Amino acid sequence: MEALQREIADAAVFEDEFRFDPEPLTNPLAASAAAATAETDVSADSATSQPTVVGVDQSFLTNDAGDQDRALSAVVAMRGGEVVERVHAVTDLETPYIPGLLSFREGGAILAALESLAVEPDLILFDGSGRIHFRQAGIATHIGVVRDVPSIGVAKSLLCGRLQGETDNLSAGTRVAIEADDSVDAPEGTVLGYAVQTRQYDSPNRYINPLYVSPGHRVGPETAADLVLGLGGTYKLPEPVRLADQYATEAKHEFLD
DNA sequence: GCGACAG
DNA sequence: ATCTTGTCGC
Repeated sequence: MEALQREIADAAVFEDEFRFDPEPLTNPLAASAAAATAETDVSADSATSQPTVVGVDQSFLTNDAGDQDRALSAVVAMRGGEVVERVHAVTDLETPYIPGLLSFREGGAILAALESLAVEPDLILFDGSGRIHFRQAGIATHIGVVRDVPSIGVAKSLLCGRLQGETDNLSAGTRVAIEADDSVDAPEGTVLGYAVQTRQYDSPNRYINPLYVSPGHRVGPETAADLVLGLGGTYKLPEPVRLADQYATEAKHEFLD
């Protein structure tokens, strides 16, 4: 498995190499301008239209014995701020959770769900790391390379790497670089991603933890951070991922029949 | 042996 | 990931 991850990492592109225009997603003004255009100009073609951004998240189902035996992957596709499609898939679990090998546990369900998706993703956001991984092949990188689709890893906690500064009480919109340390299969100092503060309390006493954003495939670290900030809504997680998260728990309960 | 560890 | 009430603060 580790050998496969090294191959995945070798095939991965940790720099911008996507076709869509990131402006409408990164710049609020461009976004509203594009939205206005979309409403009034029915002839907007694919070159002008918003990219399809997909959020992916998993939940788990338990058997009669109470053990987690199946993974449910929820996929939510959005365009211009609107949900255009939602699909989910359930597959049997074969691997236990082992830090660094998450893609082998959840990858099957994710790929199954993505295959049933009708729209073509321009960008996929995953709940988990991308390049911030011992062998630079977190789940976002793994799936991104397998599907050869631009992808970004959005994790709620740090797997490895060294923060280049304090992340306590960062202001919303700011970031702190995360560099490779000796636990990572990359030259020391390589920028693996960023701790990104998408939301923050207006005033003191308590603070919100940042998200750990890293390139999955065909997206550079700075752009990955920019996109996560641009795709943010009212919550801490970028909207596509938050909705996938919500759908994962929702579909899980519907499964009780 | 010790420490660290996405979801 | 998952199990869950109350509770602190704006």
